[in-house]
Amino acid sequence: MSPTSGKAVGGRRAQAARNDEVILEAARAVFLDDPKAPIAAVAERAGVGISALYRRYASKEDLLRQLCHDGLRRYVAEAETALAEPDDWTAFADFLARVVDADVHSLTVHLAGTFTPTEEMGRDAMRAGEVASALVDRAHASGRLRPDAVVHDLGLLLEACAAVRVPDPERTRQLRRRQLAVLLAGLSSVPGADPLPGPPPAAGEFDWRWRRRE
Amino acid sequence: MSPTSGKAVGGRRAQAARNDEVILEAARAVFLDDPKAPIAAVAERAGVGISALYRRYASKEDLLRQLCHDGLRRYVAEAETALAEPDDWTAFADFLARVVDADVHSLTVHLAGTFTPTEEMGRDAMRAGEVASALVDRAHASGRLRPDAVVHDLGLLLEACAAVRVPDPERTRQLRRRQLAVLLAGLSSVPGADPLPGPPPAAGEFDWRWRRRE
DNA sequence: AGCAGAGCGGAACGATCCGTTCCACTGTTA
DNA sequence: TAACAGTGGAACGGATCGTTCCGCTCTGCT
Repeated sequence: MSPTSGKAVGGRRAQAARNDEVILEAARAVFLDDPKAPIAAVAERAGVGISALYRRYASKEDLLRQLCHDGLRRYVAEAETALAEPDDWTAFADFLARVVDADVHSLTVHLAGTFTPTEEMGRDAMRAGEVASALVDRAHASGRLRPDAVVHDLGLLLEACAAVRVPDPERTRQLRRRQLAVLLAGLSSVPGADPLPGPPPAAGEFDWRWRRRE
Repeated sequence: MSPTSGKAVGGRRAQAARNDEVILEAARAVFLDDPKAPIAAVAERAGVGISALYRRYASKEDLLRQLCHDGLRRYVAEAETALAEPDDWTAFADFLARVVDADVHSLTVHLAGTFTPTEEMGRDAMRAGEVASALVDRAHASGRLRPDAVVHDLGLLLEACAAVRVPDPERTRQLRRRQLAVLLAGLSSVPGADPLPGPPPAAGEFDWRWRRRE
């Protein structure tokens, strides 16, 4: 904890270690704002040169993959946290709120197709599907989730919230929360409500972004 | 109506007239799918050469402006049609369904910033705001729209539906209808429901895409 | 019949843009 | 003080894309 523990704080090593964080944070901010942003934009935002980036990541694709994988892990982590919440509906709603706030969807889905995924990502994605299903099952069990809602409606919901975007990040968060509130109200059980139309979203329908461009 | 009225159907003039339509349709399809698509993609989709495009539009910006303006006019036209519907809530819901089906939002908002708007577009945009307000007012009057919903919530709603996109257009339409159903359910009056959070979306908050890039 | 030109296809051009490499420089560490 | 990890940023090469231009075709008119 002491600031003088280890090597000097102002030292080259420490600076490099700090840059690790700064660069990742800058990359997250930049690619969240524009998934096709040039790498130079990340360097500029981080206040470092391009070399500092290429020392850490072999290529742009590498950086994007890392970012996306982090987002995926965050998703799973939030879901597991939610599973610990005793109230079924609260677990469901709070999970969505946290995932929307963290903009996990932009980190994962919107970055898809820009890199070839690793096997570990495939496993994590599968795990993500499992925990999401568990949360939806519990929400159904609580009786507060309308019976015709399915797991993959979450994909639509997250896409809808991620689509809300204004220049100011804090305002974006507020508007997304509002959008989420409307969607959750719409997904709540109401006796005698019309059923949701159309074949519900199915398993493979949102994977198309991941398929390799030809 | 007779196929031999005017000049020959197979004539050069007729072919050119037909190309007008084909090109516009192709442009709509292509830019709907990818707002940043190259102009060559439009020509390819239309099955014509690039010259056929440049004979009709002075530049890409011109074509985009035309497309966007068409979308705006469509929006106003659908709204005016809806105003003729006697039932307040049906007018509101059907209007949204038609606008979502036509993907008007992708034609207008998503193309913004790629061209400098004309004054006439400004006037049409204002008109669009007016008719939308009228529809929302009537929906409020019907008592079926939750009291804390405001006109600019429509912006969020349309953005949410436009964000749903899968490779197959017909399936996209189905999923958007489902999304719209959830959102409309969420915007319906339910006695004792929690109020929507945060400051509601306001007038100028979605105009930022239109502001000139510096 | 014959010609002027509208309409067109698509190669070529020039302007960006962007990922990546490379080299000179700096402060640190041993 | 010598070696070097870490860095900034110019420069390179490839790709993309809007636009222009030239040669061809076929029509509509005389």
